[in-house]
Amino acid sequence: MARRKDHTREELVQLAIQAGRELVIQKGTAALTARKVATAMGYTPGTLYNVFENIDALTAAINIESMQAFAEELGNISRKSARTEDQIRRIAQAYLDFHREEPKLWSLLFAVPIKHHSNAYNEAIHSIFDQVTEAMAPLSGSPTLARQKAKILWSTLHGICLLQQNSKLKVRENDSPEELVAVFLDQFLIT
Amino acid sequence: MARRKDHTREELVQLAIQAGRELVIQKGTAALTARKVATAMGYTPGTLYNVFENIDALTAAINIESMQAFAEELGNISRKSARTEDQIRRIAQAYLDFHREEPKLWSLLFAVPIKHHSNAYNEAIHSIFDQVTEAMAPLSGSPTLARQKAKILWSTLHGICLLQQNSKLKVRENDSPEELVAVFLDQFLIT
DNA sequence: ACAATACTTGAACATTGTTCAATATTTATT
DNA sequence: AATAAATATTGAACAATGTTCAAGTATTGT
Repeated sequence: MARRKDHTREELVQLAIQAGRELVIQKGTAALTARKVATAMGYTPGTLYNVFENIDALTAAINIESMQAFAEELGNISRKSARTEDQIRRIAQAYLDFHREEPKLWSLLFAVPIKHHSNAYNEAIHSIFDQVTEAMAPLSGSPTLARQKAKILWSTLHGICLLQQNSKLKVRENDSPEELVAVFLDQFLIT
Repeated sequence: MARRKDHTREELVQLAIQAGRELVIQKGTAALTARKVATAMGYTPGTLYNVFENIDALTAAINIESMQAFAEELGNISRKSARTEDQIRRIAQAYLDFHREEPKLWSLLFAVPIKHHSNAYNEAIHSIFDQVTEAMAPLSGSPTLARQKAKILWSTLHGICLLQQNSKLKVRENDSPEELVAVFLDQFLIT
């Protein structure tokens, strides 16, 4: 066996990402194993390791695509709405939507601690984060404060979704993420 | 080999929890394996499985102890400080302290999605959460709002620590959890 | 002393990430 | 066209994981 050249290297990369993504969506993050991905691609584990250094690198690649898609959605928001408060609320809603629609992909995005940020990874993060910071600017006295408030917003959204997913918000009563975010934003958006 | 009776069942439980806890503290959550725990206990994997149904059950047991310890700290806070704002700030600080002092135990606490909440697990959560809710009450118009704001506070603290730990707050500038929490609370504590 | 009971072991199974010598195919050279 | 070089692919192999359980051993009851 060798060099079937059915696919170029770049095609193999895409094939692996797509196969991995589908596995995660349908069977959860635990199903993202080298053999399962390789089988879904129509190859063997060796080939997968010829294309990605390890499973974490494949995870990162899938996550980068998720982030790029989300960054694009954020772009649409800033083009749609002029009012600052509107923008922030829409950003928050977009986050909640992503979490609700693709909970498994969302998990993959945050479950794995990234050791060596690749350039592509950093770029993807920044393309999201800069938009949130920009939206935050009119409500903040300084660029520093805008950046910090963007991080706070992000952390809160993240924390709410994570605790929700782990059934850790079903304390006393079950409050939905949407409700909690609404309560949070009502105070957070005061200038 | 059999029935050495060096330890009672309850002693074995404590032995496993202590061994597991030390492993996590010193080598991280990935070191919490059946064989490593068993070896550290001076037993074999089979014995560990005779005491805990599976590794997740041991994880839950370790986490329950962490939560109990934290709940106790919260108890001290409410006995110390009368002013509402003070109390919330101390609660937040206690959370940050726990995260800074025992980051690996903290990770274990949130890394694992709990499937079947045991009674003990729920009690531990409530003993923490009820105290936060109580502290939140004077700043909230209703019990419902107090509960929701407690969840928001909790989520934000959690999100900030998690993103910090995953190096996902080093965007543009590195903002410390303490700074971010301070900025958050300044607005969150307004009545 | 013997039987019953309970505890402990360690080998075994499936599955994981990962490596790499061997092999098969394509491309370059003669 | 034949041969050599380069490269892609495989699949077996390794160590480590969670988990199970028949077998064996120590304690307890009779």
